[in-house]
Amino acid sequence: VYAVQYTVHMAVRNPLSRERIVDAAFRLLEQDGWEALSMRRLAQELDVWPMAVYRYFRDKDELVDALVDQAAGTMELPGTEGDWRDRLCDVLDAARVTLQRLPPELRTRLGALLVAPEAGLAGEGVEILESAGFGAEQAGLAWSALGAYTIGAVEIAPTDKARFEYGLDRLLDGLEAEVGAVRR
Amino acid sequence: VYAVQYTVHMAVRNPLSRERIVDAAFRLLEQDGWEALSMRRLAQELDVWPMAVYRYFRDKDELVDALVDQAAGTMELPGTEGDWRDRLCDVLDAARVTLQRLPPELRTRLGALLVAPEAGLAGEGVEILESAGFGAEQAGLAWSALGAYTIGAVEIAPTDKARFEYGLDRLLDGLEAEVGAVRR
DNA sequence: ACCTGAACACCGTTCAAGT
DNA sequence: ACCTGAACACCGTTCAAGT
Repeated sequence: VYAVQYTVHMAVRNPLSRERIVDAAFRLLEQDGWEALSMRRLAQELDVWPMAVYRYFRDKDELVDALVDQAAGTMELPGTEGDWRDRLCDVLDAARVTLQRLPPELRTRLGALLVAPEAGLAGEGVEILESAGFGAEQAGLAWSALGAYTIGAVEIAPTDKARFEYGLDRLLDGLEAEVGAVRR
Repeated sequence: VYAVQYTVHMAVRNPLSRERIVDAAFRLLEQDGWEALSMRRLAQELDVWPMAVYRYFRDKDELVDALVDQAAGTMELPGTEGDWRDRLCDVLDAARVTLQRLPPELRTRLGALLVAPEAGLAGEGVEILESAGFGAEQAGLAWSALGAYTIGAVEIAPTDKARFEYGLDRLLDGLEAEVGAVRR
């Protein structure tokens, strides 16, 4: 009886949830950066005692996983127009913009997701490469190369789009030459 | 008088130094990883009280800088044999091996150093590219692209050399085509 | 079911002393 | 000059309670 009443009471005034916690975490990250994201400050932000968050996330690592998933979800996959090169450029530039907004600690983890075949984010890229004439294995290798380049480019110069495009164009030239050679 | 005697005494039995501290830090990193590298555990490792390390490094960040510098110093720059592509492959593979050994937190920082024009590590790469026919500006762009690719490749698959070489070959193909076009 | 509160074993770093 | 020692303001997380 007490339990039910208390639950109703809390639900009315301020129900905690994974979503609210994740939102608060991103707010904290944007305002004060990675080092500000502690379980204790997060709880403070949510006007709750530190341990309340642990009902929703087993530990800090699980919370960070959720942040990475959320960031992966908001990664805009633009429409598929133009030839395979244009489409890859669009997809990779969207990835670049998303990665660029994250602190390095999350960037690394989202980057790994970007190329992991089982994570789903690689699917579209590999498809485009196969439509360009790459076999399944080559498409996987090519996507890894494109992903590696994108992740590294963000790492060394997060905001410099022209540099990014220069290297991407060279890499795509090399890939195009290879797929052309295979076709013949 | 006391000061002098004490100094002599310490110097004889166990003189602390930046070098000894850096060595102990790398030992800690290799054994127990990045999260084990705390100022307190480091002091324990050196059989000294926590604050003793602060005589040699202003704070933890300065110590980490020293670790990155040390890692940069041990980056083997192999002899310059073969054509420009072979030489770039050698230099970048050496970078890959060095980056691969570091925890992600140091990797990012060394990666930035690898492409920073003022850090010295970029010098050899840019030189090789210029010898291949790239102008100064293009050589800088090309080196950035190669560095970005290498850093990203380590990030997503630290130990997979074949993958690394596939993408590197494609990127070098693209760069070669460009320098060929400029020459003509 | 959900949150509180105290506690434990850690951090980096300051400051005032000690030899 | 170099190290000690206590202290401060933080961490993540466990555990036993509270409603």
